[in-house]
Amino acid sequence: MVTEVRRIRAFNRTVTRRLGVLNEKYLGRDRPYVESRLLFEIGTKGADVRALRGRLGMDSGFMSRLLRSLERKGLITIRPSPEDGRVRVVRLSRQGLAELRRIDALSDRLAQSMLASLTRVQTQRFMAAMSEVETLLRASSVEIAMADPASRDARHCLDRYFSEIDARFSSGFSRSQSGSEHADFIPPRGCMLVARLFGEPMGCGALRTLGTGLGEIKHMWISPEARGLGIGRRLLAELERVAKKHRVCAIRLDTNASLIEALRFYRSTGYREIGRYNDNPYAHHWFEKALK
Amino acid sequence: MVTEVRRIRAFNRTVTRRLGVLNEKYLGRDRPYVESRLLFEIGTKGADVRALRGRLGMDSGFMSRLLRSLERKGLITIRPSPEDGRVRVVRLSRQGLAELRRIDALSDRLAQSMLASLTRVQTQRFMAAMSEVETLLRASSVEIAMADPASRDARHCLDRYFSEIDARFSSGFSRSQSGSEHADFIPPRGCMLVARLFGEPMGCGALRTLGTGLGEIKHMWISPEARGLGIGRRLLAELERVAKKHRVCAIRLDTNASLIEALRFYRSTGYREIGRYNDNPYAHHWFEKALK
DNA sequence: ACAGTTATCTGACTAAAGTCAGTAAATGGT
DNA sequence: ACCATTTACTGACTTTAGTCAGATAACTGT
Repeated sequence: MVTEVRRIRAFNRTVTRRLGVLNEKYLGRDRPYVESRLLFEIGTKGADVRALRGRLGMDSGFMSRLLRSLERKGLITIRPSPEDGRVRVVRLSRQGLAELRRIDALSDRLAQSMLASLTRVQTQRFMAAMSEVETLLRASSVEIAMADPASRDARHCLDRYFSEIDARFSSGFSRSQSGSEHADFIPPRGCMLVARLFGEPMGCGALRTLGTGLGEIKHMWISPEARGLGIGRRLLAELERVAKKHRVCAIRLDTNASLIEALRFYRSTGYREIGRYNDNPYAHHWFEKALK
Repeated sequence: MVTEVRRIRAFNRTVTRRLGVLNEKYLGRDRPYVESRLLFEIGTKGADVRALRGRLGMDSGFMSRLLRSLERKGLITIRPSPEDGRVRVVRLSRQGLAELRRIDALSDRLAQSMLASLTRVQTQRFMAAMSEVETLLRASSVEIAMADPASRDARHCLDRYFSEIDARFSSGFSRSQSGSEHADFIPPRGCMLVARLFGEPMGCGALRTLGTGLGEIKHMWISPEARGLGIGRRLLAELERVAKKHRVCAIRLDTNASLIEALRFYRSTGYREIGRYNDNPYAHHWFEKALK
């Protein structure tokens, strides 16, 4: 443990020095750093102010003022969202896009400066190690928390979950027939967990009680961009922990045959296939695991 | 090239997000971030104000004020350097040391928080990849520049070089007999290169002309803490480049038998062993390489 | 319809981080 | 001995990066 901590601190120090300094010098050259950063986060596709605030962890007043400043400079346009009149959608203007390209070019130059003095072999090793570090850093940054199934993040995950299974099930999927209610996933009857990466929801999982001592896992979903980080395992372990605390001694779940990774995943985490225990028309496989 | 740049940018982004945010939140909790950072840089051993300014790239007025603030809080003591009355040496007071330990503890906590959610296997891979990235990031951060042999950085390198060979040569080493003058390494008669990592001198190498079309490499030295980064190769390549530009077509050098890495290094970079070409009493091996 | 929530905005303020010009002392080179 | 440099310090100032307490409008659930 001590060695690991020392390693991380050395890494932290070197990386902060190299990237931190250059980042700020490159990106914040002729405008405040946070403004560049904001332009960068808005990106070519534009974004909700709300989402930006979440991603950057910024005070709403401060954000508002920054947006006003960028607007005055003609770099962005702000208009209300068509779906929700409270939220604003920010887009880069033609000028803002040009500015973003400039920032991108600087950012590229920074990246190239990091390669300039390395040999070919060093570069290859560098790339591989960076991928690895990035993946694991993302994995270690994922935070799992209880959430109300009606909350925005939970609904976002569920919506994406349902649209994904609708696309993947050979028969499609109709949400009205799914037979699970939000209320099932609110303590003490059950619970819902959301996994977030840098503030954005990347996965969910829910638990409900079927009867005394019997629980059921529902709605396990991981966003495609966050797969391979071990989030599924962490969600499941956490749900099982919660279940155990509520005196659940066996957990069941069902799955559609088209979800091959899910089948493999449950088998590898200790779930045994059992006979049909419900009348879910979309289920082909039923599993159970005893909690000890 | 495009792939590499994209990789680096993704890495850059994830790392900045994870480390940057946490760093500032952890370290800057109850005092300004730069003050914590300064305490951290002063470290248990203390430091020259000059060196601190270089390392942190700080305005001297700003630095002065920060030091005054830390002094008022009783965290540091400042006194003139015994060697040079202009420079000040900063040391942490008892209280400052306690504060540093507190910062260290927070820093450790940050490191641990990065490991908390990883499995054992993930942690191992993480450590290996971080070492690799750190090494290569350091390698890529080394900057090589021409320097006056009388400059502070060059003298620092040469002093350490001579004291190292004095320790390693079985017969010791006396600088007065070395027979090379500073003036030899000033253009156009020769040149001296210094390699710097984050502003601090980490290695040097010099070239002088022996006769028409004939050059000689002298004083190649790499700081122990920066070995294995490929600095030697880069210095040598750069010296050869300079030599070629000055119509040198062959380069010679001599070496003491105790410098085994040096012998291996020169052999592997294209130098062939030749007969004695000078009367250097410390030399056991003589090399030459033709420049094409 | 209405109470409670959410998203954004405004004004008033503060702390942090830095810049710049000029001064004074010590040092190094000639 | 003297001049140019280097190092640190001071004062005056600016910009950057926030925080906090409301106000307002749009939405949500009942």
